[in-house]
Amino acid sequence: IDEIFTAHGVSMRARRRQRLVMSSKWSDIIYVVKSGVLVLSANGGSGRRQLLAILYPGDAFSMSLAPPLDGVGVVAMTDCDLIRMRRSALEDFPSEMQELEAFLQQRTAELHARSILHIARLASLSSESRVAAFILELALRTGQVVNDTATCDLPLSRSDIADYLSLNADTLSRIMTRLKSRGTVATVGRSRAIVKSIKRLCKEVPICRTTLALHGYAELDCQADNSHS
Amino acid sequence: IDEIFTAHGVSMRARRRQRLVMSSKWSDIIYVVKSGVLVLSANGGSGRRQLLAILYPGDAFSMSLAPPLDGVGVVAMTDCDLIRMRRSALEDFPSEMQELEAFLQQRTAELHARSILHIARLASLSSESRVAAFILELALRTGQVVNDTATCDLPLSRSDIADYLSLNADTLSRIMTRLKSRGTVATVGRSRAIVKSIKRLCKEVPICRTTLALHGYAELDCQADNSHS
DNA sequence: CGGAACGTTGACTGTCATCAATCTCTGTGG
DNA sequence: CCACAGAGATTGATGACAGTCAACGTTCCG
Repeated sequence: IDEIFTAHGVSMRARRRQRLVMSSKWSDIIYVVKSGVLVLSANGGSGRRQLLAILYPGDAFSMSLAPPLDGVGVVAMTDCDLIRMRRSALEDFPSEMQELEAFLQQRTAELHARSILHIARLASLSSESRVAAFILELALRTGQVVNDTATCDLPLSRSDIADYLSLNADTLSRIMTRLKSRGTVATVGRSRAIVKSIKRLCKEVPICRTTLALHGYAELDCQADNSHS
Repeated sequence: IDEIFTAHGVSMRARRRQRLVMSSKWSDIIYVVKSGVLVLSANGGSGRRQLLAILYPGDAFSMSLAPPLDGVGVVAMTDCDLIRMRRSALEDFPSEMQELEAFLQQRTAELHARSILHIARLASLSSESRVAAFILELALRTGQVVNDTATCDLPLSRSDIADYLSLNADTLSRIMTRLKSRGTVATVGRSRAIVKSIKRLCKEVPICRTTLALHGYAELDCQADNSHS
């Protein structure tokens, strides 16, 4: 599949905070993330910005995956390497087209599962657990995991994280302080987080087993999964 | 595409409250909704049930679309007609397989857009707007629309709706009372709703334009779209 | 060194969840 | 057809939690 993208697609870079032009008219265009972190962003009902989904390396997306909200678009949170490709570029290559369809179907299904998980987190977790779940996900996805500890960059600013978790930036700050004082996580500067103990962090997140499974750590046992009180 | 499903799939009925057996082991199996309403349900972190997505006629889903949450499954909210099919049944029919892949890709993308919209609603709308948005969606999808009014069944009980909108059933009841006293909606018995004026209802929902677009009323003008305060 | 963006903290306010009591449907059996 | 039981829905009183506003600290840039 990589060959298809190198043969028919175009490599491109996006700088931090750059917005990829994505109108629904361009739903033919597919992006594949090679490196970096991006977010799907839109203006919520209250005029406030909302971050709706996070895109990691390996993800593929097109505009047909996003609803026609006001101001929807994908924004790079770090410098990113991407591949851009028109679906219609494969019109004359049926076998490649089939392979692409199967690939997209699988990637879209994974994005959908992650969105559903995010709904479950927003709906059923306390603010504190939401923050813990976010850090856990980010550490597993983008961090260096060493035994039971992990270190990762925080590509999102505090208010970005707040907009993603449906919190107030002030409240988020308070929660971070609590997590830090409890020794579960630590921070270095503004944009780097250290997870002292992944297991301890998991104890803060009721549905951690699902997060682990969706981010490549299905085998990791989160022991006291407090899913049933 | 209908021919493919009739040729290779099996028709089945599901009764109200019936749970479709859906373990992640069966991710090969695809369901297509012909009539009725179903929900994707799981146990949230607090042991409380969460309704994560609503499935309408025309939707197609498989277990790979849902994260491995505790107790995930699809539950029929009304009597339903479905088609069940194994993806691998088309292994020896490449052209049908390609058509199926394209169909699934398109359906999955739509489900994803709806899930993202739901995230935006949960995150950025007040409880009252969430309820209004839910009724609007249901009325447009499943109701009879006559001019500016609509009538529809409420296939979900009050606590189901509350679990979907991340509200308390008590709070939901209060909100319904407020909407009724304002004359925006009325109810007949417990499970039937009448929307007096779709335009008036839209005024309660900041992101109504997106809801309209995703549920087949893109042309309907919701005038005072209060997206920017 | 200075300015600006970002982050933290405190006091106050509003909203929503909780609990408990009451009411109203709906289906069942007499 | 009516009475009854039980689930489901409504309503009120109360408290916890998170949002808002304002002030102050920090970090990062030139």
